[in-house]
Amino acid sequence: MVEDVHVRPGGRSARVRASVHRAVEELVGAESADTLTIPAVAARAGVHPTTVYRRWGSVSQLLADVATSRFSGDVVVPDTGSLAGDLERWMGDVATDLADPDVLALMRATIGSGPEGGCACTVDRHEQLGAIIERERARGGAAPDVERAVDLLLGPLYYRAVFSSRPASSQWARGLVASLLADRAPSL
Amino acid sequence: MVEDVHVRPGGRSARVRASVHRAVEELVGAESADTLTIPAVAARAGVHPTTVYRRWGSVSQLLADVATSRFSGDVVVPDTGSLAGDLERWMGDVATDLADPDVLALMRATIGSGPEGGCACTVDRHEQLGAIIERERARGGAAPDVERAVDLLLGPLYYRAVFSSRPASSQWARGLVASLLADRAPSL
DNA sequence: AAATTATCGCACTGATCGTTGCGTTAGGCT
DNA sequence: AGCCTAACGCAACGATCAGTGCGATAATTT
Repeated sequence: MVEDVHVRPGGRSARVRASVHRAVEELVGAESADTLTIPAVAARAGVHPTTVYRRWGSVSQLLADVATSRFSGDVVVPDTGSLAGDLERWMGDVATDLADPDVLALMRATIGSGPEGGCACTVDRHEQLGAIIERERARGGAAPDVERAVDLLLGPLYYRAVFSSRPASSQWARGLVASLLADRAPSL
Repeated sequence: MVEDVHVRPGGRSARVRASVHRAVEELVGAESADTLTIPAVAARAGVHPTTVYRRWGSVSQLLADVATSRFSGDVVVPDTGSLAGDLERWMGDVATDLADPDVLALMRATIGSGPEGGCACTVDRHEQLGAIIERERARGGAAPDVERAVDLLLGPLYYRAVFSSRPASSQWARGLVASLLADRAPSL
């Protein structure tokens, strides 16, 4: 237990972190996966490699940190008045995000960095989806369970993003909502 | 055009390729992604690093080759007499394959190696699914189109494999077939 | 069986990675 | 404003990666 150690996350530390994160996002989008190294990130961020080694330890840990930061944030879920409207709006936004080549590059690099890589990319999306479904329930409406919604909405969307060479359109993504809402198969 | 160059894929070349592929599969399953390097693979395979550099060039290209080889093969699709039966059997097999930690590790490494990494992992599954659907059509039955089947069957399955820390059960995977066959939403 | 030459291994070299000790800078507390 | 010390940078070093020229092995053809 190191509760008497006082970290200093302000000022220079915060600037270092921001520039390192930006450097990672720029490098994964611009170059081959093989070239993402700590010295390359440090050079691009304008900091010393030792600083990056000491702070993050390895490319895997750095990518997990960047992905967690990039793929999360304040939950801004739409409120159109209906579950279908909310989900369609949200799916369109997620699809637009996943159509960005730089976002996809960061995601691939993070997945490749280890077993927890994929989770780091989607944890926030699960929370957002849960919030949408919770709101519909609060409105008194019937809503599928979150797990089923993740499977039938995020499943096909992220599959196309990672496993195919053609990104999904927002229109196609919104169309998945109809499948989910029509889904009557037992959820195992 | 190098049509007068005669490659020699037999004997020692074939043995080198097999041992390098096996080394890659063993290493991605046992160690961190950062440690998959050409010298490490060569040492494990019992060949010289130069051989691997000259044959495959980079870790990315090596992974693509290994994944394409590992995730493809003769299409053995089940024939239970009904589309539901065929799909349930096939989905159970795919889920069992994806529950293997070593398979998942190879898949993550291949995804992380570049934009075509994901495709290398699933191209054969698409062909198998197409064959199942084509057979149902040949039987005179109605079948969903392949794209929709990929979205609603492989989408959730591969999503869980890559983006969650809990692997899908064969039973759950088979349950997706009911969703697909009940799907009446317009396919965009 | 012999010839041709693709493929592999060895030795070597330059480049890069990854870590450590220690001094400098500056965040946060009093 | 001053103090304490976390965080950063620098220099150095050992380890490893990545690539090349050339000889050895062996796949394939004749």
